[in-house]
Amino acid sequence: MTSDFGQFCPIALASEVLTQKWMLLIIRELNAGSTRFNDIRRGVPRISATLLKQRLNQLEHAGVIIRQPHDNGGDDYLLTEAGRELKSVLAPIGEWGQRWAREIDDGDLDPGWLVWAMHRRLDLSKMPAGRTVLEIAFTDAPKDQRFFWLVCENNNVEVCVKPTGFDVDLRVSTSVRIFAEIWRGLRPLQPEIANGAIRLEGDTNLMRDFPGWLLLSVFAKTKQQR
Amino acid sequence: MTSDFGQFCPIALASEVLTQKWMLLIIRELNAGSTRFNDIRRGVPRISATLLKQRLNQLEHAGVIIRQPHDNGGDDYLLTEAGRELKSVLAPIGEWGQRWAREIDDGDLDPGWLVWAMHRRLDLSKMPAGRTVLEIAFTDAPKDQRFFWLVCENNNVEVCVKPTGFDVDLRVSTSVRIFAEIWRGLRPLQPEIANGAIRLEGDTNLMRDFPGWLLLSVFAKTKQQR
DNA sequence: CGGTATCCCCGTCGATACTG
DNA sequence: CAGTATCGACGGGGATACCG
Repeated sequence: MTSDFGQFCPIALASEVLTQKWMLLIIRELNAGSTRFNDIRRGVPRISATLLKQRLNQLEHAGVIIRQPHDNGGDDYLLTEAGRELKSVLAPIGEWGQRWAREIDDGDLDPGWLVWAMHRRLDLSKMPAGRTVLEIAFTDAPKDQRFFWLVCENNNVEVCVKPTGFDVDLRVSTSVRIFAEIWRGLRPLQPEIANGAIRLEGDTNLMRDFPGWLLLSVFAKTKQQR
Repeated sequence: MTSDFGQFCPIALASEVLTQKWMLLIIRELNAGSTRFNDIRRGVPRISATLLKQRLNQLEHAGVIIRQPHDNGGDDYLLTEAGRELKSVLAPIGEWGQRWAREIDDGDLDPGWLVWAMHRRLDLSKMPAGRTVLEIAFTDAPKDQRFFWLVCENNNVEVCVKPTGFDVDLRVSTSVRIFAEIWRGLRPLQPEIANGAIRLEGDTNLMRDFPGWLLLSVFAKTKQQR
């Protein structure tokens, strides 16, 4: 799709790049900090490798990113100034989506994506110093997507899909749907802990401070309108 | 394309609607004031009737517009609050396009579209009272797109592709490329009048005030960066 | 004017397998 | 890990004709 709208309106020209399938989500990942091929994929899990590479090439061609060879093979994909300025495009789109977009259905509830989103929204400054290991257990997810682990240390959070070998400091058990609705800001967190829809087990301080360091979606504070 | 990105991120949900082909341009037209099927088409001339209708249906389904039966047949397509809020999405996309999008080529230089864009960007308060008829002559356009007429009166501007029957008050002759570059804010207007790249003939006051009432693109003041 | 109906092509994309 | 190559299916959408 999408090229040659036959007009030189800046919105049309920008659309040639931005409205390609998956493009905004890739740009969102880049602006969230991902630079590596497979990191981007974790934020956009349903895209194929072929297509992601093609989109990255288009972004490079459009001057949104540059490639930089990486030691361990592959490239780093780094935003240019033009790419960083796309934050000002993503923000209002997300706000609008939060206010007006359709309700979500079960097909949108990807547990892995939710954990990947979480890993960028933990306030490490409000967590204990040193290493903290979280286990997320989605009670209603298929077996291979039921458990995830977040290893937090040194201003860095790693997402694992297998046990880490470290002791778990806090286990969070919940259904994907409930947690997603909290994540989106559609329901408050505290009552769901109180009524047991979210179960916390482990370190007492971590449990107590959980609502403090779990930052939720960037758009959680924007009120839904429909 | 575009549905089911498999995640409930608001940017993904908004993308399902907004990144459909032609969609942003249709929304731009609606937000510029068009409500009728063929008015929208004049702002998006390369879209087929079938596809435009399909997109309008999708916008209605997404709650961006509502349809209202019109006396002369067809419907008025009216923005909802959700639709009006998309202004906040269009603006940064246009700004980004103006700053960073590719250079335009000859295929983007649609004279009819340029005149249609112009008709929304005339400051009638700076034009004489009563009716003013402008003739635009694109010296380098194919015969059937060489002449256009703008009939300005009563806070309303009409675009015609055939002589109007009224006397012409001001004739503007220029190449599409030059006028497009001025329109986009890439070069100043006055020198091009002085050096004859834009030729004005007709009412002396209209000629003198031309740079005052020709408002140019909404994004003309945003400086290109590439 | 404001659409619908139909046909059909070509490009997009997913899936799978393979490589350095 | 970070891709590339190939292939085939599907469906988006252009073109054209028609209609109330």
